Amino acid sequence: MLQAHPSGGAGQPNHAAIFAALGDETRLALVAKLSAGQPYSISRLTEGSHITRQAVTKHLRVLEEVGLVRSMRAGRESLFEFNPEPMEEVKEYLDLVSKQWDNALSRLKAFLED
Amino acid sequence: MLQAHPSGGAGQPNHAAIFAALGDETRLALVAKLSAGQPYSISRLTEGSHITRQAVTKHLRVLEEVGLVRSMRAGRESLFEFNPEPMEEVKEYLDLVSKQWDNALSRLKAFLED
DNA sequence: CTAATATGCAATTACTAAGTTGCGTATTAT
DNA sequence: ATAATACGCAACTTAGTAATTGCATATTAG
Repeated sequence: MLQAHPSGGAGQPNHAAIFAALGDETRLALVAKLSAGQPYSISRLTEGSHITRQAVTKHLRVLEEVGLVRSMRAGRESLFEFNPEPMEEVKEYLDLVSKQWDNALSRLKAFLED
Repeated sequence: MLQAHPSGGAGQPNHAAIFAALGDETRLALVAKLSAGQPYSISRLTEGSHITRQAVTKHLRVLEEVGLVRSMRAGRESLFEFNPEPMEEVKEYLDLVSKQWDNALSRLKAFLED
């Protein structure tokens, strides 16, 4: 059977945690904005949002914990940039699940044609 | 900018909701089991689990709400089967994000080489 | 028919997450 | 130096989620 990764320290892919981080409209919007390439400060990311800076900050920390974004201090502001690795990680996982499903269908088809 | 889908009724892909449904170890395990092809009853899915049947039922309902599984009643048992469409949906979305990121890097590279 | 199996519904508990507010501190601009 | 900007920390409220328990109902097996 397809087995979920045991969850682990940094670098080890915790698929569920990554999905959970993406499972929020606000965070999904942040990822979309940051994946455009440019790093943004927290204030910048809060602009045009209906929620407070603190709320945005919390969401960014969630994204950072699973590695979807990285942050660096630049003077008085803290810049966030997108990091693609966790996303590739879950894409591979979803491909595995899809592949398992396709194989199952193929076997069923072969069985029925026999 | 990459814009999240406005969230909508059935069929309309609510990416965040699908990610949220996948963002739980238990549900991820259920999806993995069901993607092997065979439909399972709730009791069957509860077997070998540390949580109760009711808990499993609730997780299945969450998965069903975003369309990742479908259920049908068969006599006294209710069978759940995997449905790949929402998964394909989010895979496409992740590809879009990845592509946006890659394009951004390409532009940066081109700019630096100029 | 009766017992065992499989499920559904409802109430409850404990925990987590989203969001806010207030306040303090560091950094930059005038 | 002072004011404005950008941020971090902590307490708190509210709402949602995971999971349990108890009980009722439908279905199948003996």
